[in-house]
Amino acid sequence: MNAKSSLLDLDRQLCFALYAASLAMTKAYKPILAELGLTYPQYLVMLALWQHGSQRVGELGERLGLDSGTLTPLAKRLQALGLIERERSAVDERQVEITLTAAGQQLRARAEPIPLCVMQLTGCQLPQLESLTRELKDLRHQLASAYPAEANLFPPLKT
Amino acid sequence: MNAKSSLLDLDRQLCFALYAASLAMTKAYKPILAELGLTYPQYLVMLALWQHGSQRVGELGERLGLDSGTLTPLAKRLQALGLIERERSAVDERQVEITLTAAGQQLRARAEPIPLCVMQLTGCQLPQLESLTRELKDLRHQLASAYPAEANLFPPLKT
DNA sequence: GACAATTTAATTGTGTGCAATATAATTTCT
DNA sequence: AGAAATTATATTGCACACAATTAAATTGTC
Repeated sequence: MNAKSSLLDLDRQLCFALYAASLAMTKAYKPILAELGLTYPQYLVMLALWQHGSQRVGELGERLGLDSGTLTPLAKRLQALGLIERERSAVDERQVEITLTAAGQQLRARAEPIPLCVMQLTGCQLPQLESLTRELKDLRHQLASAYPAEANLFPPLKT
Repeated sequence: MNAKSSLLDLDRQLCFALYAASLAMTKAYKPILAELGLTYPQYLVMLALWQHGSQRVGELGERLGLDSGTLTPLAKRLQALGLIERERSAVDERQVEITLTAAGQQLRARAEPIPLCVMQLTGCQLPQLESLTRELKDLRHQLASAYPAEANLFPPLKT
C-alpha cells in the first residue's frame, strides 16, 4: 500500500467529496420524496416548474444541466403521473412546452415542508447551508465555462 | 409565475447545487478520463485501489458509498479492461477480493497529473478546494448518519 | 424561392445507482 | 450436530445521465 499521502488519495479529491455528498443527499431525500411519489430528478423538474412555470424542454435542460436524452423519458413519466402536460408549440413545432396540470400545482403544497426537513437532516444552520450552496453554484458555473460543451470551439469546416 | 422568493426556489436548494456541481464535475473529468479509457465511477474505484490496495467488494462499497448492485458489474468491466482481478477469498468463500493487475498499477502513473489539471479547471486555490472538500465530507457523513441505511432500526421480530 | 445550415426534441445504446430478490457460505443458537 | 439467522456477493428490474444519431421544423443565404 501507500504509506505516504498522495494527491491521488481518494479523500483528498474534491470530485469524490462532491460525488459522495450528492449520492448521500439523494438517499436522504428518497424516503421523503417517496411520499410524493417522485424520484429525485423528477423533484428537481417539479421545482423548476413550480418556480418558473411552463417552459420548453430546452429551458428545463439548461436550468438543470440535463439534455433531452434524460428529460424526454423523465417528462413522459411525470406526464403518466398526471403532473404535467407536454405539447408541441404552435409557434415553433420543434419545441415542446411542459406545463403543470392542476395536480402538479397542488403537489407543491405537499412539498413545502421539505426544505426545512432536509435542513434539519444536515445538522447545519441556514447561513452555513446558503454559503455552501453558493460555493457549489459558483463551482458548477466555473466548471461549465471551463468546458463549454464543445459548442463552437471547432467552427464548421467548409468541405 | 412566482414573483416572491420561496424556500422551494431551485437555486436555493443545497440538494440541487450539489447535484448540478457533481454532474458538472463529471463532465469536466470525462475528456480527461477518456484518455485512460475509464468512466468516472471506474476512476473512483481505481483511486481506492491505488490508495488502499486489494480489498473486498464490501470494503470498496463502504468507501465509495455504493452497493454490490453497482460495483459488481463495474468491477467486471474493469476486469474486462485487464486492470483488476476478482477472486473468491479462500478463507471465506462469500467474499470477493479485488486486486490490481500490473496494468492496473501502471495506469496510476498516467493518472498522476489529473488532480492538478482539474484544480486549474476549478479556478480555485488549493486551500479553498481543501476547505470545500472537507465541508462536503462532513455533510456526507452527517446525512449518512441521519439516515443510517435502515440498518437495525427495526430489530428482527420473533414470529 | 430553393437549399444548406441550424435548431429542437426524440431515439438508441452504454454505464451507472439502487431496491428487491436470489444464492451461497458462515455464524449463532440450541 | 443441525436448524435458523446472518453475511457477502450476484442478479434483476427500473430510472437516470449522456454520447451519438435521427427526424422534423426553422432560419439563413444566395
